[in-house]
Amino acid sequence: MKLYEKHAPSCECEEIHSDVIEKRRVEMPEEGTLYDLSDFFKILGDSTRISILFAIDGEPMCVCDIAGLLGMTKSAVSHQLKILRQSDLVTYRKSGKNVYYSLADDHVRDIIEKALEHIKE
Amino acid sequence: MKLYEKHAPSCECEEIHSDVIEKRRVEMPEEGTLYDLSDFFKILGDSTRISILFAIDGEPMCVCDIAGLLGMTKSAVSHQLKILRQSDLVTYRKSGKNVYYSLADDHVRDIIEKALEHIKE
DNA sequence: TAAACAGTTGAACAACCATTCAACTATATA
DNA sequence: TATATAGTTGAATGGTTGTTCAACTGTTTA
Repeated sequence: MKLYEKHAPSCECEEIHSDVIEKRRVEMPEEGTLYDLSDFFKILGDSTRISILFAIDGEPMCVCDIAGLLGMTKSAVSHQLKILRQSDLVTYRKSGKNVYYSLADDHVRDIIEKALEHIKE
Repeated sequence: MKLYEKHAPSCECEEIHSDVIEKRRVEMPEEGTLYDLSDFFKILGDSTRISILFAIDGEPMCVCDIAGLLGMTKSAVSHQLKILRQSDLVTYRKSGKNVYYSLADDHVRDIIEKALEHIKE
């Protein structure tokens, strides 16, 4: 999908306020940024992944315990942990047979906290 | 999907650290909150919807102009606007044949701003 | 060495979702 | 009144994605 191209090819209608469109086009973030942004929110847009992030917040947890806490299989949890790893939202530390996961940084915590405030109105 | 039930029925493995699990279970947000949270992020997890939010940020825009700016059909934009409306992320004002959409409040702007900081590292 | 267990992974399947298309409503104008 | 245009909507479709299942790796212990 192409975003806000110069000559809007697939828009079947007339542009009513061309001046407004041009002004907004200049002020919009670049296309790649918009994709990065929506990809980031896509990661958080899953209840399993959100639950995992809350689970390991404050205390590192191994996969088995996360699975036990959430009532899910190790496999399902591991698949989601892989996505969280690839997005740099979590880090892990191996210890014997176990792998302990924790939050990568405080940035994500802030965003989730702000979102929590938003939905509680 | 049931989240973190008391006796973790579908976890096929042994809980290694029962004390940690119990502690986290108490501190976790309630199930409904986790769903609300992921549903909220799901809305933002689409590049079309994020683009629309940036488009109408600062200046209300009608559907036709948004479609022109994003290079999409009115129909596609209208479908996404409906979702944003139902989530109370946007408001609208009718004026003749046009419908002008704008951001519902500043809360969402803050969250997107924080996410922008996060991905720009 | 062999058995047991924690964790990962790829394929398959089902559910979900964004866009397209066509038909529709409503408003403005000739 | 008739026409043109802005916007909405429901159904259909194609792509995406989360979970399951089975097989696998690696570490510990008997």
